[in-house]
Amino acid sequence: MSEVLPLRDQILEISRHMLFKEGYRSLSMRKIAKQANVTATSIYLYFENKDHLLHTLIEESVEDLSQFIEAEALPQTNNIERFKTIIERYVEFGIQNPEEYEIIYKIRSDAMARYPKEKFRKTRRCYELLVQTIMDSISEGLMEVDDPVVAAYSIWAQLHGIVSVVLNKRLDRRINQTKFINDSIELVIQGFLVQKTVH
Amino acid sequence: MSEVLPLRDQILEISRHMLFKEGYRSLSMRKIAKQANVTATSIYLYFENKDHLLHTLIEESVEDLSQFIEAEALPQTNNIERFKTIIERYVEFGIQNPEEYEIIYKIRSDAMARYPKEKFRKTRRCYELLVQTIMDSISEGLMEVDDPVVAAYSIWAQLHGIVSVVLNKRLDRRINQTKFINDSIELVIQGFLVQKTVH
DNA sequence: TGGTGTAGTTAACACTGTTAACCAAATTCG
DNA sequence: CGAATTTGGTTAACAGTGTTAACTACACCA
Repeated sequence: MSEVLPLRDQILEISRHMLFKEGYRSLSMRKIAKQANVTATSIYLYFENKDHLLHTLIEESVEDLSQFIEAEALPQTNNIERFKTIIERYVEFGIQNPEEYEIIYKIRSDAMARYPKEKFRKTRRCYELLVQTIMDSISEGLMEVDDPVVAAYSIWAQLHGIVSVVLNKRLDRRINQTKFINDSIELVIQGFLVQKTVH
Repeated sequence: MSEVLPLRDQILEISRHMLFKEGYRSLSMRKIAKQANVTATSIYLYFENKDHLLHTLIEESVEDLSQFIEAEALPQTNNIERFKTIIERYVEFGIQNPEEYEIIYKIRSDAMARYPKEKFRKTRRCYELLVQTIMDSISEGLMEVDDPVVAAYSIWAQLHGIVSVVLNKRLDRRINQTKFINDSIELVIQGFLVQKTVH
């Protein structure tokens, strides 16, 4: 009954799954091929080499993440709302799509060295969106940060920390997961909102 | 004139250097061995396998990082000072010891899956120190965070983001590096200090 | 009917981590 | 001193890796 996918898509699907289940080190062209009932060399008909295959996986995942965020972080909404939405959706995506999310960050450090620069630019669409949102918030006096670019980068890093601790199940058993997520998000957001201080 | 190191130390030194220069993917036992004028199998006299070699590298680097931080973050100093010091020293270490720092974080995601849990505990000494510092600051009313464990993790993630953007030279050319570092640190710290708000 | 892509194959190369078996020099011990 | 054992390495081999070159069937189209 299951619709037969074109080989190229099969390869991607199998790779993504194997990558998540068995890790990067034990991912081999031959294993992927066997799983697809095909020879290893056939993969080279669709991907220049292993790196390109991985890059494609990253690209796909980043694209999905971007769309997932952009679908809710609409430009017409209030700036602070948009800011919060971006943050919440980012974490939500990571938690709900562990396979895709892990590909973005686990392979990255390794494959990224050989990741072509022009493609890298493309992967930063939602990053740019965050920068823009922060800048808009600043000009409305809702935030006070010295450099939006720096701030945006810090936020990604922080969010990534939150998501990975959950995905890696490194959370202390005494901590409730959803509470951890919500509190952390709150912490990130609060750090950026302007609070009028008494001097 | 150069003092000849024991083979085990030579291997570690060579590995660290090759890892940094050529990346993880192209690090092979045979290459390391050749560089040390020895056969690949000799490495197995000192390390059970490649994973154990990498784990040793991680352990060494984490130990150095811990000591670097602990040397300045003395328990008798003021809590907020200690908090700031930990953060500053972390970033300083990363910037000044890129080879060691990259080993901690670049290999981690890959080798960490097979990293034994009891060793992992050991690598968290300075993490525990940060948690303790935050808890102390809270009980003095200097901070207000819901969960110090979560907060500490968020800080590490954020700091890692800062260090990596500098090390990977992904910094926009218009941004001055030291300004970026100082501003980012300030941003992280400010996010955690209590500001009396007017309601 | 013949030619040209298309989608796959087989065979091979140069490399990888790792193991088993071996060897020679140094050290320990009776 | 001489024998036994440990130390610090070697060579040869295995199974698995990414990748390339050369080949084969098959569909399509003139």
